[in-house]
Amino acid sequence: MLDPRLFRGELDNTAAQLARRGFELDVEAIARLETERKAVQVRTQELQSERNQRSKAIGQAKAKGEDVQPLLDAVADLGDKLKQAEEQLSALQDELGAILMGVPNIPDESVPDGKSEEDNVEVRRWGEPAVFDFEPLDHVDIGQRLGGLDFDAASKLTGSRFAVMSGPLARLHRALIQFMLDLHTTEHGYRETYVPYIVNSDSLRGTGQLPKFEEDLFALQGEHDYYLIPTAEVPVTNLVREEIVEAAQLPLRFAAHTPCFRSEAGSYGRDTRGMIRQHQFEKVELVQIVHPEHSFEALEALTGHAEVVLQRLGLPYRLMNLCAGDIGFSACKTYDLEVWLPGQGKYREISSCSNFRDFQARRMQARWRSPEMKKPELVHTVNGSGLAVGRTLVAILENYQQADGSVIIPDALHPYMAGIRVLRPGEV
RNA sequence: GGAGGGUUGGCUGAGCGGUUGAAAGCACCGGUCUUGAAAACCGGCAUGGGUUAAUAGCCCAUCCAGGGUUCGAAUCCCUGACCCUCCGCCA
Repeated sequence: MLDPRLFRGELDNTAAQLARRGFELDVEAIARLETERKAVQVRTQELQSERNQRSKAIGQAKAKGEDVQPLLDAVADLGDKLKQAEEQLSALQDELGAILMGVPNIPDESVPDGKSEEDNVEVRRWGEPAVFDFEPLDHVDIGQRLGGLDFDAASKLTGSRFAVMSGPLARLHRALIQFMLDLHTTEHGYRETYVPYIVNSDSLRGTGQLPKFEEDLFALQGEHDYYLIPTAEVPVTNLVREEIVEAAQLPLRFAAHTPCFRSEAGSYGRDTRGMIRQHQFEKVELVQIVHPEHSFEALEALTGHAEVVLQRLGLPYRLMNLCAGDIGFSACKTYDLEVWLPGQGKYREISSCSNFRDFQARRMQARWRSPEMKKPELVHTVNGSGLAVGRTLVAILENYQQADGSVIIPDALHPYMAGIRVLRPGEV
């Protein structure tokens, strides 16, 4: 959520900055509602003030044993007027609030102009895509030859966009999770965190998935308004919702492995093959709760932590600075890490690292106590995938494939693979 | 699933329907004292919003949430959420 004060003092400027990301702010409607709100609020508060004074006078008169009937008569019609004003005010505030909750974050200055992913700017590359002396397969075909990757079984169990893994391949998948968590907790200073995979709507509002993106979520049936998490960002970031963190505790750094559940509504026909886009996938998420002045440094650092995973696994990638039209609703700046996939002959997103500034913090009322300031201030939140596990598995299969259909396990995963160094067809 | 108890400021914890936005303690901030620190003493210290040049005043709201009763609600009534205890069930 943006600072509501931007809707008052800097409406046009705010609209201009939002236009950069293709969001059209209804300046006229907001200005009109604001003017009305102001008038109604002042009037409501005047009436409340009058009621308070008169009620106090009645109490004092009663204490002295005076006759209060004349005073009671004098306030007879105040109640109705006040009630009417209060209802009008709350309707206006609801309307403004609904608009405000649907407004995305303002892109940072360092975010390039642009409409779509075509306009994203490459920041750097790491690693050289391997040159194969045979036609590299994609992970579906590799999995087919190896065995242990079964989409048909998953579609029988559930439906499309799920996968069943088994044997050494399933172990490799698990090894990736352990490797990533170990790396971030022992070398990058994150605290391992286990969280619920089901959250309530307040949490989803806090990080920005609700109210606007309900269709992307799996909602649970039943008496509670519960949802499956689309990312660990939701439960982990909401740890500080309605909390005041002491200055000395900042920054907070959390690393969590969770499954993620996404309805993928609106992505019909895209990435239907393989496990690039699934309804259920594992991810190791990095979340930082930071001092407002340090969020951009934190974004750089966190992105670097995600990059280390790719480097240790020897997977070539590039870092993209997303353009204003391509960054997510809550983010003010986002870096995507794109891993090289020989089977597709393209770089594909494997991590997305964003700075949200105070956008999520304001929705969550997540604050910190500054020694200099009397009042608690909003923290900044930063997060990123470190990494998406399923896509990392895909990248390993495709980058480490051999002509005979086997796949070499990168050294960094050896401690987790119980002696398996190579996945071979028939042995998997 | 059954039966009880609870939810008050950063924390602990008082609060008769009427100057209670809220006692007290802790924590924190400032000061006195001290070579310095501690202790002691003095003072300050909730959050959100409106108005405003103002982080000054003034005003409004907020004691889990939402309704209700009342001139007036932290206090009374209803509904819900969450927490705790006991019983039952259960990995």
